[in-house]
Amino acid sequence: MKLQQLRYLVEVAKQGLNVSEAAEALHTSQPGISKQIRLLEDELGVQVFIRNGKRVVDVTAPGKEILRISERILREAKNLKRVAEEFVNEEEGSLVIATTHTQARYALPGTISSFMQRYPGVKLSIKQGSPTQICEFVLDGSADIAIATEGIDQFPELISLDCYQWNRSIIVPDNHPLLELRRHVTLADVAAYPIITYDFAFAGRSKINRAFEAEHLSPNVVLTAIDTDVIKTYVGLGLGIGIIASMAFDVHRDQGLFAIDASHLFEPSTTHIGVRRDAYLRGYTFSFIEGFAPHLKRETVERALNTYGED
Amino acid sequence: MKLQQLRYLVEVAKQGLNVSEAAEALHTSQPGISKQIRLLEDELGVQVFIRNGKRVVDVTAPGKEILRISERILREAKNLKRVAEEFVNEEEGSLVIATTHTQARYALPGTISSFMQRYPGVKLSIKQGSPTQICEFVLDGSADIAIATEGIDQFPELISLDCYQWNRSIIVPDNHPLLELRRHVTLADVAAYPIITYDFAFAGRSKINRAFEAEHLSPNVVLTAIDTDVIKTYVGLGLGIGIIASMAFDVHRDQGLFAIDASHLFEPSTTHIGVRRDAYLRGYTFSFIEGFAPHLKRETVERALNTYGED
DNA sequence: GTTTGTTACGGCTACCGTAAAGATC
DNA sequence: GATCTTTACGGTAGCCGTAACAAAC
Repeated sequence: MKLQQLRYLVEVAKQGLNVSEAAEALHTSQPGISKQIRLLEDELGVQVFIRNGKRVVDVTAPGKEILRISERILREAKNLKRVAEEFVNEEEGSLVIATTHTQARYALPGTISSFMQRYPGVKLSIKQGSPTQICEFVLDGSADIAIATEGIDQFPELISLDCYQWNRSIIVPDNHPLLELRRHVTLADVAAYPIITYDFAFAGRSKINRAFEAEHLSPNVVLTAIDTDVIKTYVGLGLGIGIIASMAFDVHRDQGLFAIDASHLFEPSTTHIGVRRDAYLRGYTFSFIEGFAPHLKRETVERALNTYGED
Repeated sequence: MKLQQLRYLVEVAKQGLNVSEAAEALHTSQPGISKQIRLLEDELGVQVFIRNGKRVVDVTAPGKEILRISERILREAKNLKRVAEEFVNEEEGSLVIATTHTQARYALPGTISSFMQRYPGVKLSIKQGSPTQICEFVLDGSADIAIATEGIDQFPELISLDCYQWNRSIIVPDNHPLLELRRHVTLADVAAYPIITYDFAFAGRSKINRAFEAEHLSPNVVLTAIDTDVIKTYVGLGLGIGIIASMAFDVHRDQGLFAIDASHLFEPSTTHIGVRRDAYLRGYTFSFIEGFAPHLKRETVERALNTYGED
């Protein structure tokens, strides 16, 4: 049994049971893959793939188990390399952060820029996506950590670390009646106007829904956006009032708009960092996490990673 | 990076940093091992072992991490093979049970013999040892499951499954004064006589101590044994009275000795099965566990194995 | 007909084992 | 001097890639 044989297996499965594409993805030849898979199947005495004549059409029952374990082995092998890199040069490497628009645009810039100054040798990159997508990036290894408010706790393979709590604001155009009420605004007041807010899967939208439901109000949501900038644009156009994360409002930049604190109307949301349970994190990754959420010291995170008891 | 390179690493570490012994254990040549380790170190860019001139004397800091991960990888590779075997032939394979004297002699025989009838193709073997030893057997892969009353919960890498509860009996020779009291015997009565019981680490001995301590009694323990047969022998010789697991007394076989139920004196003990969290268990292993503890169905055990969320 | 997977074959890498030399205790 | 490890070297297995063939959509 060889590591590449496992790599071949996994890649074929990943490419939708297409050996040719797997070969391309791995920069090698189809026959090589076919042969090695055959050899492995012979060695194990079990077919992994079901072939219809010459075409791979499905995975056998044992194949599913085998693929699962193979993935784990390959992941650990990657960790091994990462450990080595860490010791060779603590200051160099790469860090891929998967996150949502709101985090990328409003929460992360400060942390990112000081991180880049501190670790100029680390190739930092950001992958933007929906909460579900970014979790999947972390799962399949194409990102190291996920940062989002929604979704992370839904993946048991990920550890979810609380970063910070935040509240919401109502944003309105100039001269809007709600500005008279200011802090005395109620949910009912809000529900009286057309509302523009986040898409269902994003930025704690579920908490907004819950708040209205609790008071049996049915708000008139006229537009759901993935990012705050879209919301602001349409609030500016007078389409309705916006409910956004407070941190996304900037008095200077957002001329013509006004924010009304709404922390008394909606329960606060918490932004989380998600990491694979079985990931090996580089030293600078711990440093990044601590930069973003100062209470998440290295030891705290390590302890969380090992919650299931094993060392 | 190759799997055998990892195997070499781990074996060298296991053999006390002796490359020659590792070579012997793996049925290969020393130079081969040396070279492959070098190659791996080159590839990773980190030394795993510290060499004093030509002698391997220690493991580097990264080496420790690397060894840990390597062990995990090799373990998973073994699991992979096991999965395959399972599907090739569900009825053949091996099962190694690590257990203590008391379990082997009094609790297991029934389960074992019906298991052997049901799975004649499975090579069953039993490794006897102290509670700590048997857990270590399971940890290092030389046994599949551990069965014991003590010790299993102290290893976080093992899942501990409750099997059954049992109580204790006092055994005395014929005409012993305690026989007058029978079920009305108290701890104070017991403490009045010299006592023979289990060694500290065995068979729930700690519960016995705790019971006496709770009543501020200091029993006169004149002999501590690892197994019940030794205890019985010396009780028969009149050295003192015995405190043993009730299941270890047999009216017919143990002529000349009498048992007094002591379930009201000591809290019951529970016997556990211990399994590595990351082990792949063969179908017949589940079957064995269920034979030993009928409430531990396959699904129950599988659920317990995946408590840390993954899978 | 096009896409896809297997068989056949040749080159070459690199792994393994033997033998000998160098270090350490 | 004995044990242990590395270097040197030759044989060989087996991996990879090209090319041709076979099957499936």
